[in-house]
Amino acid sequence: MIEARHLRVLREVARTGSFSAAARELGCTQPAVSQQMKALEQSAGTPLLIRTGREMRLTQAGEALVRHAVGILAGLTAAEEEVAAIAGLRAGRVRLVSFPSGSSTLVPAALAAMRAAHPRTRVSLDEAEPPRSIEMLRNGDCEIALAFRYPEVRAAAPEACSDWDDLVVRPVLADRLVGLVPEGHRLAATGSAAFGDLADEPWIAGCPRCRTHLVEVCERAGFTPRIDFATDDYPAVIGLVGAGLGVAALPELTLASVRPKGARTVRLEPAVHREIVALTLPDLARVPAVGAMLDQLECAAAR
Amino acid sequence: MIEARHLRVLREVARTGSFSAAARELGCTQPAVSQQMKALEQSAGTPLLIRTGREMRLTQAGEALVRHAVGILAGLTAAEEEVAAIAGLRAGRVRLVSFPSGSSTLVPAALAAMRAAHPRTRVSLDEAEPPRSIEMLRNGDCEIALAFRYPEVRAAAPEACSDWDDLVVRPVLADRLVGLVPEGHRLAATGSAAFGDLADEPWIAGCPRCRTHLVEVCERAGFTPRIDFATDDYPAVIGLVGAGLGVAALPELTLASVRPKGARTVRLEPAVHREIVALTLPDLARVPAVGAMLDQLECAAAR
DNA sequence: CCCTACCCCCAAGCCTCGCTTATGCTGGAG
DNA sequence: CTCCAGCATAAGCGAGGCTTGGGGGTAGGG
Repeated sequence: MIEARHLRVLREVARTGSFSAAARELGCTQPAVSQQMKALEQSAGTPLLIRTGREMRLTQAGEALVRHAVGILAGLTAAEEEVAAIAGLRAGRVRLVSFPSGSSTLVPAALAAMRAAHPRTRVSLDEAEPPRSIEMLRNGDCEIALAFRYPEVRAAAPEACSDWDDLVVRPVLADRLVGLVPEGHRLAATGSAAFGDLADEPWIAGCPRCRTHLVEVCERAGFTPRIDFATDDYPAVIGLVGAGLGVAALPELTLASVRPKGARTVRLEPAVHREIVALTLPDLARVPAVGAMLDQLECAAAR
Repeated sequence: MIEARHLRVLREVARTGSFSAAARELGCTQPAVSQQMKALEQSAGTPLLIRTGREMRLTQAGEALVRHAVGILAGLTAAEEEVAAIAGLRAGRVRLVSFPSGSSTLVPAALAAMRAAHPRTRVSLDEAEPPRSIEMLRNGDCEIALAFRYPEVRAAAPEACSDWDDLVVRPVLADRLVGLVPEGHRLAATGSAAFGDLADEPWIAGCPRCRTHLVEVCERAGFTPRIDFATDDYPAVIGLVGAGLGVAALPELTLASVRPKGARTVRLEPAVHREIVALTLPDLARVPAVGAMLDQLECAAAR
């Protein structure tokens, strides 16, 4: 088995025409070069160098080996450079999958910051809800899945999130829920309310997991919400509230980029949060570009 | 520094999708594979493999490395094969330089035998007299120099051959000298003669070194030859003898492929030989094709 | 539901390999 | 003729790799 290290030395010996000179170039001692060349000739099965007192010449086999060595070593350094570029964030691609409402403010800010910090990296974005995004993560279709969870639900039913325990879960943002009531509602002017204050209102719920969470929180407040409408689409929720059809509890982030028409937000007490987390595989978390993107997500959320 | 051994393992892991399977393919244990991959990731500076419980996947850096590994390993095996072909006498070129009269019978026979034994090897032939052929050998212009020497001259003046002492000298043939006398000469019928019998004849000498030898041998026999003609060209010597201009002492080999016209050969006593030797450099002697050609020369001389 | 088989990681021990230092030898230059 | 540069060799040491043995986790089958 010919070793790349031997080829590197052979090429240097051929170039300089001397073991000592090659050793100096390679930063080692002359006997090291001598031994490597002996080992290479051993594994080649034929002499590669002709030791004539004056200069070091190549045999035909030596010439053949040097000829191949050029290409092999070039390929090797190309490989090292490409890997070093990925490791040094001068290249690399991260595929990010986010839940729909996360893509609006958090992800764009993080993407912009990532581009500013590491312009040569590429980040692609897809949208998928958590069960699907986790599957994509496990299937190798993405490196980071942005998802959310509700601490209250996790405490009440730990098995619902049990499929995350072999993932790296990076908390990104605690997204506080705010109440949304129609304009003119009795609570619209107060600016603050407890969940119990809305016990008799018709509710408009979000996605299935949000709905489960809403029920859980309301039951902790002592009532079971009457849910008249449920939709995955947050703008639709806002529209329904604005039409006076009920009240809702929405994460602040969903309201960051829109101005609800015909509805007012009220502070909800006690504070309840939707926890936005970035998920990845343990091995992927150690990939520089993935780690950098996680940092950027965390950083973007801090603002 | 990425090592070829690591790339080989990585490629196998990528192909089989498992450390254990790769270990079986490579004929080692699974921890060995595991350790090599850890070392490779260490030197790469980024994870290369994603350990998902079920299967082993590549990161982007891993994919890049495998992509390069294909070419690198292909180049490596190509290099190994080419060297192995040279070592295994399935390829290789030998440049042979012979003195002019050696090319007539010995060399053609050896070349034919070499082609028969190792058809894929190539032997080229050039002609040069010993001082020049030795220089070519030292300059790297040939691998084997066929030359001759006279033991009597070597004993009398060792410094004349002192520039061969760092060469490999392979005796090929002891080429006995025969006398050549004109037809009708008083010794032509006897078939045998001592040097002293020709003390009073005019002599025709060959090349300078042959001439020196002739003088040396004749002086040992008690006389100094009267040399009327000297020429490097053996056919010319034969012609001169045939014309009755003198006698000569010629190596048998020079008469092997010609029939002297107007001259007769006589056995010379005591036996005197021109020693034909093949010269090469110590390192070159270990090159298989060179060694084989030396063997073929020796073999051809035995017939 | 348990059990088995498979696969990976980890730790320890051993061994081999490669490097360095030191020394000897040879050839060429001043 | 002496000095210097270069290669080879031997000894010693340190590192690295491979193996064995054991543990944990997961998927598939009884």
